Amino acid sequence: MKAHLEELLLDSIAALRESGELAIDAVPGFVIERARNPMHGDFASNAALLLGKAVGRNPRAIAQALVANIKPSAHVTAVEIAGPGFINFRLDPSVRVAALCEAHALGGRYGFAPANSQEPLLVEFVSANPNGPLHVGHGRGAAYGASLANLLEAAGHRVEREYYVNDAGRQMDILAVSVWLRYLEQSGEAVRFPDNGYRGDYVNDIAARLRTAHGEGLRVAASALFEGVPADEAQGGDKEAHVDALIARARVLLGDEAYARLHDAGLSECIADIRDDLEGFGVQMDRWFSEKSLATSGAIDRAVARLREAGHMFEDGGALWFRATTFGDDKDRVVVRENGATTYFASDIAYLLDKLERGYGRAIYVLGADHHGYVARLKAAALGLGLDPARVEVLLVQFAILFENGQRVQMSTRAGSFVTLRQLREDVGRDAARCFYVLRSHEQHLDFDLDLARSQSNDNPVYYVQYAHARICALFRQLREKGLDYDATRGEAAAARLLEPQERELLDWLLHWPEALSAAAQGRSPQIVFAALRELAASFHSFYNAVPILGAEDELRHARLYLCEAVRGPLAGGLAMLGASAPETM
RNA sequence: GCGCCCGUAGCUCAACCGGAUAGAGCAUCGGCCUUCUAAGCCGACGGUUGCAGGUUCGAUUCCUGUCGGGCGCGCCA
Repeated sequence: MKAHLEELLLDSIAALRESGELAIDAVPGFVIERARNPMHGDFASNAALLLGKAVGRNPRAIAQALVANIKPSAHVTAVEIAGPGFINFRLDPSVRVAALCEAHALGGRYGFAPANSQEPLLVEFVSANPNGPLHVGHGRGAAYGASLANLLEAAGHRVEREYYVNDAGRQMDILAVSVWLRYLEQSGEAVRFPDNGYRGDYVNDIAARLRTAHGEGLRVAASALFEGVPADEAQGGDKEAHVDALIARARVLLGDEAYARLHDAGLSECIADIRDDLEGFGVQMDRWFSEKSLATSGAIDRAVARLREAGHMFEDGGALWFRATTFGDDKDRVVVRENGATTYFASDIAYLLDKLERGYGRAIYVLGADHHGYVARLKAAALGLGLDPARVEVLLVQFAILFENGQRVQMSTRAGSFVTLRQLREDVGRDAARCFYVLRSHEQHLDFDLDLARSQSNDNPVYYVQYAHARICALFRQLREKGLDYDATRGEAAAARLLEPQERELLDWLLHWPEALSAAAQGRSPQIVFAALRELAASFHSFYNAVPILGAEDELRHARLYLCEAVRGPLAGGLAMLGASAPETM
């Protein structure tokens, strides 16, 4: 509908330009917006105001000229000028009826763009280091990324969901050593656990399974293990040096092959756990992309060579640098260290190149807000590689803070006492967890109220929406029980009788649903979907309380039930998009 | 020190590339269940949009400064 009105205005502007009444070089980017005040009709545009500014003439006069040149449309009954020069449109009632029928016909897919009508996108999200279970901090990225991917799919993009597995770094070696030390403890060796090690219970679990699989095969004497290892932090030394020495000792004592087994056991168990956790959260990845594979496949070498050929690399202090400052980054970045090892950033460049060469229009990165320093670096890398930086889209998700009894819930990762995503899910349930995470804009700090998420009451917005859906389902159960009849064809035929204010409002929300979805997709804002769901549900609850449905006389009953069926679709579709269920009873 | 994000009702947040009277929920107060699920509905109260300037027909929105909060600035990953 917005597009139709925009076309009407653009045609009118074109006519005025042709006749010479309007001398402008370019048409300003005016908006068509839903009128907030019913007095202003259904839609309003500021086109005349902007044109007035562009040519330095009275906006109201321009509005008059515009209105005079607007072609008649079957969908518009009135075009009015108001205030400083707003153009207000009133829609023909048939427009609402048409939206109603479309919603009824399309159900949960109402408002969706045709599949694959837009450029393909890659959405990378979560990508937490696989060295332990996901915690509540990762939950927001997971919920946001998953909902966003669904939303973009609804907007007509082909979307692939990808998890970047950091399987190459030192963190993984620390995990391997942590597992090994727990394994040795369980074998009866007296070992001292490093200050920098991973202390969570899951480390013990992995160690126990390792013992089941390998028996005593990975055991060494504690005395041999600590030979030549410098003091740990608690012993007055340096914890990083201590753990690095332990990693080196483990390699020597176990040999490369056994060490690799240990390393892979930690990695694969953590990934399996994360995958399982995400599935329970309603998040399915299409691909788990290994960081290590970038080195083994030669992707890093290729990316570095490409930057070098383009003249963006230089050597300094024995290291190889990317001249990121050429492209707006605030400092140059090391790519290959003095010792020959590539940096994390080298992997990032190779991964970026790989993504964009795979044929996606854009690579979307969902990252924690603490990664904002990355943005300039990634864009610079894209430019250095000769790629359009607009194809790199970074969405930063601000932190979520858990609140319980009005108090902030403290989390400390090292101590292993953090709240895991799994615990949260079991506590408040998947539906509430998924929705609460995307209740606010991703760029807004989020206070996650555990008590509210748990509460099965009127103040829980998720239940509020689900309740509307359940009520509709209950109506159709009651219909059968009471032996009343309902026929969609008769309902559609009687749709023009839906004239109560609550009915009109409900029709309004159906009319606006597709716009809400496209606005949400465009703004990468699943919270807009939730807000629209809440409006739709509120509108339904009002309607439900205001008028009898099953008790109405025949034709009206058919019409109202038809309306209920049409509303059920977007409710279910919107909830599904956000990863929540649409229950038939509550 | 430099950079990014955020300051809107008592609380948590909206406000559609600058638009008409800044809106919801919670909390508080008052109504509505012998009839379709009260996990619901209807109403009231509540504002110097942190502060000071600027840009213009118009600013919560854009610019400058300032105060307050969060985060980031390694040849770490």
